[in-house]
Amino acid sequence: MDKQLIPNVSVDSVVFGFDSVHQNVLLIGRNTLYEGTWHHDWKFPGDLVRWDEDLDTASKRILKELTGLQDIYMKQLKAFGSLDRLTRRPQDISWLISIDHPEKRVITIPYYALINLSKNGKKNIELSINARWINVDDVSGLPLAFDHQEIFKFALETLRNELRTKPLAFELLPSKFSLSQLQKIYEVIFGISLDKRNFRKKISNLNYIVALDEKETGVLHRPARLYMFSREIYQKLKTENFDFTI
Amino acid sequence: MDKQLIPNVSVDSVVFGFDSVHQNVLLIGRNTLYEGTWHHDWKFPGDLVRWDEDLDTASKRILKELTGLQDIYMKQLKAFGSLDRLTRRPQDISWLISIDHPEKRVITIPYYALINLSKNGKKNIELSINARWINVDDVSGLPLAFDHQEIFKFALETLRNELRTKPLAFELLPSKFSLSQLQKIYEVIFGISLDKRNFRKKISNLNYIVALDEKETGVLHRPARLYMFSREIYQKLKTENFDFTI
DNA sequence: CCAAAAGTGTTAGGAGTACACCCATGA
DNA sequence: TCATGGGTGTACTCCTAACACTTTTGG
Repeated sequence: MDKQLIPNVSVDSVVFGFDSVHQNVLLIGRNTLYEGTWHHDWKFPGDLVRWDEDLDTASKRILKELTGLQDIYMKQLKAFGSLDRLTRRPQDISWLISIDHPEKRVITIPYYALINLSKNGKKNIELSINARWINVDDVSGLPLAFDHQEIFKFALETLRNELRTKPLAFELLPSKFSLSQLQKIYEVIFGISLDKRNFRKKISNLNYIVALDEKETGVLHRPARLYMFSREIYQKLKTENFDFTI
Repeated sequence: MDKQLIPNVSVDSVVFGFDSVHQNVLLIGRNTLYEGTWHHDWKFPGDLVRWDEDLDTASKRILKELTGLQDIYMKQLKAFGSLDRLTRRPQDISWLISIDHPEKRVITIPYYALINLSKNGKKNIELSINARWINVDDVSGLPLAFDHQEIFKFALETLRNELRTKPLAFELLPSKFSLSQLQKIYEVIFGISLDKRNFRKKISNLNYIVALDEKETGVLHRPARLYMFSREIYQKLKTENFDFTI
C-alpha cells in the first residue's frame, strides 16, 4: 500500500445536492464478488488520509479526486471508530481483500458538503465514476457499505441543525438570490411548507439579508427582486442568537 | 510502546464539573523540562486508544484510569487532526520525547463529560494525580498543551448548544431536584441570570418535568418541592422541537 | 389575454418579559 | 422571631400563524 497514506484513518464525504426541488446525496455504486455472486451496494466517496495533510485538506482532496467537486462548503461531522465497522457485513470484507486493503481497523472521519445542483450542473458531477445523486428520502431503503447508513443519519441530523442555527442556506444559493429560492431551501431540507408572507416578514427583520436594486431576468413570469447575504453584517450581529426556527 | 495501543489515535476528555455555583473543567498539571528549565502547563486527561476497543469505550476507560470517574455522561466532540498539532509548541516536543512517544502525528478524538460536583464530591476526584478543577472563565488565560485550547473552546460551545436543545441539564442533577437547582444550572453555564417566575412558567409547560409529592429535607428555610425528569414522556414529545432558549 | 410566480396587510392568540410580595421552615 | 430561600400573578409587548388577492412579466 502507498506509504504516504495513514493506513488506519480515512475520510468520507456526505455530499448533499439541492436541485431546487429535491435534496439529494451523492453515492458511489459498487459491485462486490462474494461467495461467487455479485452484490451491488452503495458507499460515500472516501479514502485514506495522507501523513502530510490535515483532515480538512484530505476531505477536500479526496472529494475532488473522486467527483471533481471543489470549492464547496465542507464540515466535519465526527469520528466513527467502532471495532467492527468494516467487518459487520461479509461482502465488505471481500471487497477490502479485493482492493488489497491491509488494515482490519480504520477510523473514519466523515464530512458533509453542500452543493447547489442547478448552479453547478448535476450531470457534470455524475460523469465521473459511478456516482449517482439519490434522493435523501430513498437512502434508508438502500444497502450501504460499512457503517455508512449510520453516518448518513448523523449527517442529515447535523445538516438540519446547522441550517436552523447558522447561515448555511446561502452556501446553496448564488450570491444574488430571490426570497422564493431561499424559502424553497428550508422547505425542501426540512420537508415542510412555509407561508410566503410570514417567511418574508421574518426575513425583513434580518438586516444581513439585503435587498438589491436588481431583478431576475429571463423568467416567464413577474421577475423577483434579488437579495444578497452580507457576511459582514451577520458577523457583527452574531452575538444575538440566530435561530431560523421557521 | 505497548502493542495493544493504536499509535496514532488518542482520546481526550473535557470534563465539566458543576458545583452549584461555578462551572469548572478538569485539567492535569504538567511539568516539562525544556532547554534546561521547567515549564508548567495544563492538559486534558487523555491517552491512546487500544486496538480492541471502540472510541466510546476508550474514552470511558481512560477517564476512569486517570481520574477514577465513571458512569457519567460522555459525548464525542469531533476529531482534531492538524498536521502540526503536537509540534506547535517546542516544550510539547520535549515532553513527547520524555514519555518515549514515537509518533509525530496523532489524531485525537476529544469527548466532553458532565459531572455534578456537589453530588460526587469534588475532593475525591482531585485526589488522583495532579488534576485540578479550574473555573471555565479562567481557562483561556492558562497555557494548555498541544491544541487543547482549541478543543476547549469547541467543547464549551458544544456544551452550550446541547444544553439549549437537549435535556442535558438533568445529567447534572440528582434524580429528584428542585426548580431552583435546575434554574441554577442554566444560569451558571450560560453566565446569565433568570427571572424565577418566568422560568417556572416555562417549566410548567414542559410536561416531562413532573412534580413529585416530596419536599427537600434538612434545609434551613422553606423546603422546596421536588421534581423529576421523565425520559419516557420526553421521548414521546421529542418530535416537537425542544428549545430551551431562556 | 393567459399562465405563472411575485408581492403585499391584518387580525387573533400565544409566548416572552418585567416586576414585588407573602410563605414555610429550622435555628 | 428572624433569616433564608420557596413560591406565586398580572399587564404589556412582541412574535407567530392563519389567510386571499393584485401585480408584473413573457409568450
